[in-house]
Amino acid sequence: MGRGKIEIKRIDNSTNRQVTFSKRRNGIMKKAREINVLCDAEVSLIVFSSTGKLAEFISPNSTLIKILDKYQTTSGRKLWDAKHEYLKSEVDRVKKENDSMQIELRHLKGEDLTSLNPKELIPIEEALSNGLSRVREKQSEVVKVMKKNGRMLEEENKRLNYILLKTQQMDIEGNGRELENEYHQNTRDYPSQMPFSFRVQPIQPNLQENK
Amino acid sequence: MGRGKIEIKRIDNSTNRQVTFSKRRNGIMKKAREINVLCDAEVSLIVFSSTGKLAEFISPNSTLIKILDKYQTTSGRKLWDAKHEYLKSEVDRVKKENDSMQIELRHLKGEDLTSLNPKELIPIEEALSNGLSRVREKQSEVVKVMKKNGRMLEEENKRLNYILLKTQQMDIEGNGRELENEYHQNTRDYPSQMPFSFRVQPIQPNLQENK
DNA sequence: ATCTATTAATAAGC
DNA sequence: TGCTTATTAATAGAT
Repeated sequence: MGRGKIEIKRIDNSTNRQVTFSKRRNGIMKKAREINVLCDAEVSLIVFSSTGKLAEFISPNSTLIKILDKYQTTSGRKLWDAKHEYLKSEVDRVKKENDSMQIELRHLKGEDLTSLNPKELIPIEEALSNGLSRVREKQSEVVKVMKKNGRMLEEENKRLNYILLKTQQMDIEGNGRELENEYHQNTRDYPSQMPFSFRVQPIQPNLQENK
Repeated sequence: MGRGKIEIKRIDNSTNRQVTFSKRRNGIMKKAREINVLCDAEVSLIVFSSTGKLAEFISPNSTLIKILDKYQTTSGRKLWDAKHEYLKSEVDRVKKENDSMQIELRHLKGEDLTSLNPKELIPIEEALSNGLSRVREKQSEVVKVMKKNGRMLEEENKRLNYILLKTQQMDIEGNGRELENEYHQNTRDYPSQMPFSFRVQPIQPNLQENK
């Protein structure tokens, strides 16, 4: 493709060689870009001129490292040294661990069960019901603590309030019946934040009946 | 350079793209060889098709590793170190993923719950009970299949036989109480293989009390 | 660099 | 894929 046909062999004339290099380097770089764009190909092109000048084309959506990585796995040829091999195997190992945990997690969440046979479902069910009972055990422990810390404090508080009120009212009126109403009103004004089952049960409201 | 001019943009038609790739791959490989020979250039050309197939041209008088070494020193870009760093970060990343999955798994198994506060226990409980109901749902599906495939049919068969027998005996004796015992004895001889929750609940045993 | 005659590459079709 | 051919693209050689 030029004024004359040329033989494909080293160009002796150095100037000529440089000129041809320059032209063809542009040409092949363009070709690299074109095949990358047209055909969605991943391309790495590195060219050194005979004078040592570097020219390169790397697919813009990739990196040289990624391409070389792929090159290694695809061609089987090793480019990196033992250290890298070790790190790679480490990545693979941990990824495998990851995968199996992911599968276990999925199964425990009730996903991807279709691939399992009935016998394989049993340990999963057991693990789940064990887990569930442990979690609920823990929750009830928590509840106990809440009960202790919360209920007692609240009750104590109310009792103190009641006693204070009672004392004050007794000082003024010496009347015991009204106190009772006030106490019950008081408790209604401060609803508990705890779940229903742990709400403070009203204190035996017949204390004064023993008087 | 063809029957028509084409725009340099991704070829949508997949077959066409493949054909063009094949042609242009040959073309660029030839160009690589030519610039290598004509201009005494050191060339590394690596191309992956969109389907992942590898094609390469490496200057025959060199090696990819040599070229990449030269690339690193000439461009100043670090390939080996960068690769090393990348792999290290990859290992870290995957290990972190691993750890969080491990923690999730432990929690689902009811382990290491002490570090959690009550609010954190709730989603775990929910996940467990969801998982459990899904697993049991799956198991009941399995049971349905079993039923279809014979086991249940067999039992049904026995029950029918029994009823037949009963009818025959009632015709003769007119006695209902004995039959009941016989039936229960019969069911006890064939323990279910199913988990507890799906065992057939005994039929209301106080029917005769209503008589 | 730029210009063009000429060859080379290749798009479309089979 | 492989072949054919019309057409475009690349480029050798000259300036």
